[in-house]
Amino acid sequence: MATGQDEPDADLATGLVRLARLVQDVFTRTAADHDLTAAQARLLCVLSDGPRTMSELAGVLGVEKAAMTGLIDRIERRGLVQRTTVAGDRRAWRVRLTPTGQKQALTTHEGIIGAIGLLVGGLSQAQQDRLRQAVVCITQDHQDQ
Amino acid sequence: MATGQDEPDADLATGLVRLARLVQDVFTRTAADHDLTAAQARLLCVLSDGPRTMSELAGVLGVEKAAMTGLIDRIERRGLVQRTTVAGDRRAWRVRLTPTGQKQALTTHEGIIGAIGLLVGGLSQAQQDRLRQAVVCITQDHQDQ
DNA sequence: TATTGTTATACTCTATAACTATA
DNA sequence: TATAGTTATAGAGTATAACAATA
Repeated sequence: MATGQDEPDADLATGLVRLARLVQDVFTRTAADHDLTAAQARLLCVLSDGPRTMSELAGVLGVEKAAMTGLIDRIERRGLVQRTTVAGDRRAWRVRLTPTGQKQALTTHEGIIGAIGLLVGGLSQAQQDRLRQAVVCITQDHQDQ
Repeated sequence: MATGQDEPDADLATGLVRLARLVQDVFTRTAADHDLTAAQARLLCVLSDGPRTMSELAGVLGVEKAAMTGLIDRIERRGLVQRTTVAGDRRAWRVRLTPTGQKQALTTHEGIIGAIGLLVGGLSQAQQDRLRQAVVCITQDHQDQ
């Protein structure tokens, strides 16, 4: 009761926390259906837009460089990405999807988008449009943080 | 581009994934400001509504019993919750917030709701109302899964 | 027999600090 | 000196499997 969790029309902030968990759970479960952790699915999604260096990935994903090393080590061991050299900087690595990784990224992405889409299937088209607009407003106003 | 991440008016499912991450990041960061992990903040929030047995907590939080043992061990060591016996069933434990834990739960909850509230501050009141309605529809249609 | 909870084990994810190699 | 990345270490969170105590 201190959290207002019982009221069906709880405040917006509480609703957003619940929605975020619901979406995150669907994301994680669908990724698992494709033999990926949530962190791995996010990584493959970023790499779908093109190769990135370790530092770039750490920046985009919001984790430390050292955490990236482990993340890439594990997913590279499975053959989904590979480290390639960077011309002109022998310290750096460029990480790219392998052909297998590209297929995996695509099917996992489709699975996740499809599963999330089911969540909003009960809303009318007009409601979905308004929701989309609101979501765009919020995420654009607070890019990354 | 395969993910449509560049379009400002990306599809609703993609927007929801982004929103969920934004909300989750704010949740995690605010919990950390209060010296709690996200899992611990969630736990305290559930316990704000009253004591629960280990099995109940595992069910509500969607984790295995064995994971609950560790989660409760760590937070009990910090004095925020305590295990008490259950009259009539000597196998079971009832977990409750300590007075310290109650204060911690309250201030953390206020901090999180406040921080999430800032995310929607840019929307008009009418937009917020419509968003709240949509969020309630989605989360009620898919309680827990 | 079924249920409640713990222990043992293993893995992923993450952080911090110290380090190497290169710029 | 500064940057890119790795290694070492530690801890949280999670799962599975085996187990003890009790119902």
